Amino acid sequence: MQNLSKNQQIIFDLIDKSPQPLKAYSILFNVQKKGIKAPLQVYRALDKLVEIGKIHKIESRNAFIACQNSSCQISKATAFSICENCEKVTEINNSSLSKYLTGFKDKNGMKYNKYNLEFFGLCKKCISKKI
Amino acid sequence: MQNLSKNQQIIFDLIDKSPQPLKAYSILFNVQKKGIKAPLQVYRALDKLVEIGKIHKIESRNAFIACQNSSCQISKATAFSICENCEKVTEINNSSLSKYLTGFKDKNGMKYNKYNLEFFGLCKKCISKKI
DNA sequence: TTACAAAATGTTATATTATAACAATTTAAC
DNA sequence: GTTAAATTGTTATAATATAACATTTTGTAA
Repeated sequence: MQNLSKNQQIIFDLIDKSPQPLKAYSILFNVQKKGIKAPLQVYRALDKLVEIGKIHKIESRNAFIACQNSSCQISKATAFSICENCEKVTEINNSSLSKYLTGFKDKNGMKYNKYNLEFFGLCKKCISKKI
Repeated sequence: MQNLSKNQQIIFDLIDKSPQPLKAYSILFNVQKKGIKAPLQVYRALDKLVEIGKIHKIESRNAFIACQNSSCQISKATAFSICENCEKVTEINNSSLSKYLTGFKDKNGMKYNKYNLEFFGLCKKCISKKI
């Protein structure tokens, strides 16, 4: 795999070290000191990073998280758990789940080549805090 | 279940008779002749309709589709197939899938109360057109 | 049948998310 | 070294969504 460009690397590093997903304009704000001044510079890097599977977009949150899989393949089968209280997001890496979904065929005859699954609920911490 | 309010009914009817998901500002444009003039009026009705399960939001498209289940329960377990060529969206109503996902537990200890799944691919028509 | 609370509406302004269009520069492959 | 592809830089603007506040309608219970 090719190396990341300068902007891509800056933005990936920021996302990768963040404990929670980051939004595009929050990324922009955080990288302005590094010379990335315009939204498009951020969105272009994000697009590329998503394309090559280094990050994923959490669609329900319009936010981006680094891929947790060591392999970091192209993002064709993604699943996340999202805490509705603290907004913690975790990538689910479960082979039973991914086998089930990759092999899933509905009666509509569509050929699927990609899926994205988002689970919502309360994480352990928030459950124990009885929030 | 309570009846829909005037704005909610206007907007639901529009979405319900649309063959594809509608975006908020396209809805706004279409209901202006009925006196709904502001984005907020649309978004408030959409929020309510989603809340009571009459419509679903297709997160990856920022668009809204009427619930295909006759029951129209609260939207806690939704799955859709999306054609990446023609953008046709179909709600998947498959009890094996919903059982599997509703019962799914990951090692992270989270308690899920909701999920949303989006499959991407090519629909029958677009496959046969070899697009 | 009034009074009260909850829900819905109307309206203006603004925040947030994302892309168009065009020019210049850098990188990689030959 | 030349060239094509990718990346960057920049301005402007499109598309999606919410804040804040005032008013009206609806449901419900005294």
